[in-house]
Amino acid sequence: MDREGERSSAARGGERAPSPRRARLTRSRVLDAAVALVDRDGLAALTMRNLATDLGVEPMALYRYASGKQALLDGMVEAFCAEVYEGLGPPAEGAGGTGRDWRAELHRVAEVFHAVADAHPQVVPLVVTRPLDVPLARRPPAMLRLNEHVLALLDRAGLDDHATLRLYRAVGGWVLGYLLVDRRQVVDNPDEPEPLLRLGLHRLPISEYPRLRALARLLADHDPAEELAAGLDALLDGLGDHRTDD
Amino acid sequence: MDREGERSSAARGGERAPSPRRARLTRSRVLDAAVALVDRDGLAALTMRNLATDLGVEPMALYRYASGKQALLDGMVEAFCAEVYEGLGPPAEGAGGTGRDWRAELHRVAEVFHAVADAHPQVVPLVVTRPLDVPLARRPPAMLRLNEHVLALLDRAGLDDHATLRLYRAVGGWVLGYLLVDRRQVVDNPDEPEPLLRLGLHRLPISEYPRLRALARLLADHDPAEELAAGLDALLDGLGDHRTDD
DNA sequence: GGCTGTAAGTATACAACGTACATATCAGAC
DNA sequence: GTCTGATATGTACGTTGTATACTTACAGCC
Repeated sequence: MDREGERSSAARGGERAPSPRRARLTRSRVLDAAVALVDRDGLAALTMRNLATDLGVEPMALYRYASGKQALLDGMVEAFCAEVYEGLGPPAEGAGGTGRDWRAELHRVAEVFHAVADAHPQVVPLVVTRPLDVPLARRPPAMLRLNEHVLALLDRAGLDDHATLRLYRAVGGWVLGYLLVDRRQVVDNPDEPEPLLRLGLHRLPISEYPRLRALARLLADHDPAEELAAGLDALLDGLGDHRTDD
Repeated sequence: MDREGERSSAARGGERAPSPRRARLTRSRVLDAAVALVDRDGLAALTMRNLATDLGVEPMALYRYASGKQALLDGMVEAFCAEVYEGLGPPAEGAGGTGRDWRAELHRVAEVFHAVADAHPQVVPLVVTRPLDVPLARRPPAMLRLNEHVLALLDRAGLDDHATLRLYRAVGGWVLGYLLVDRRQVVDNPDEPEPLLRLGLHRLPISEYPRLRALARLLADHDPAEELAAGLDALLDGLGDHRTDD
């Protein structure tokens, strides 16, 4: 799809597999395999060698599609964002400015983002962490397109630039932050039937952490999608009518 | 904390120097050194060997104070949280229930958190990431005490348990999320005088990212503390009076 | 003093990792 | 066929985390 798709020689009638043994390597094949590997075995298991074996290839072959391990990690963020972007489906702004549903669209972006995070929980650390190191203009296109999309939606609110960016940062922060908090491990020993031991609450002295101990068992008992949406609305409402007294 | 001048006992050869006595190692000395190292040289430079040399010690000595590298990273989060907690100063709830300033206290927590993040930017990835892997009950005491403190503050709002936890997650998410978004790299080439090149905007085709390009130069132009506070208020206002129709 | 048990730090060694560099293999244009 | 560039392999090296075994420092007792 992008400028570097695979070369299609399909126009010819004889579609002979390019290689009888294995399909040619591709950047997206490498990245997808990396995500799959991490989904399966965790981030720590992502080594060049493991990834290479998964692809039936020697480790050094990967360096043609990602210039190093760091670049590979960035590539996984790219794959993640691409999945979000595609998950959004048709641009939906379709024919000429359906003016007022920008808020619903924003909610959809947040929803899909969290859904993809659900599909690839182990990739989340990368998604939240890598943009701290790579400057805006060098982020993967998929991520930039997502950003642009959000800005386009906010544009329909008819705010001035500063207010728009204010909301932009708020939306991004909330989506990422809620993702992080909602995904924190609360269960200590999953096989334990007794809730108190399952959560490991015996480690929390009642005298020091009374409320934490009392509420911990309720921590996971909520509707993430609803809460995500409610927070988003709260931010849009509360920050939308900012006083420009600066 | 014990602070003692350390000397490298470089002189060998059978001479017994009168004062080659190094300060004893300590868990907090190790963790502080780790944070200092990362602040100075970045996360990638944090190796057991580098840390050991900084402390004037052999690498294996560290394993008595942190059972491995992962544990060391967790320890740094611990140090971070401790710094936040101490930065809060006196408990301030002082004499018997000063009822209504819980919101102001919450704002202070958020403020201090961000201030500490400012002091140790390179530790932030760990702070947001580690809790995804370590279950609640195994988190460092400093972090738990912070959590307990926030819960205690929210308690004063007089909500039921579900609403309290709702706000609890929202506050945590917002503080972390805004931290992340606000700290994302936007500058590409810091030494470039021309803003367009400094941000690397020439990499963003106008046709594909019109708004991103137009607004990027304003992205860093805002008051983080004010925005953090405003978002916090928006969430507290918008989520405080939820309808319990679940 | 000297002896001794325990904690603190050292010394050595090793498997696994990322990756530089040189080589082999293959698809298509001539 | 041969040539040529892109693609994948093979080998090798320096670093990393850490297991294991050893040495030193010191407290308490005689």
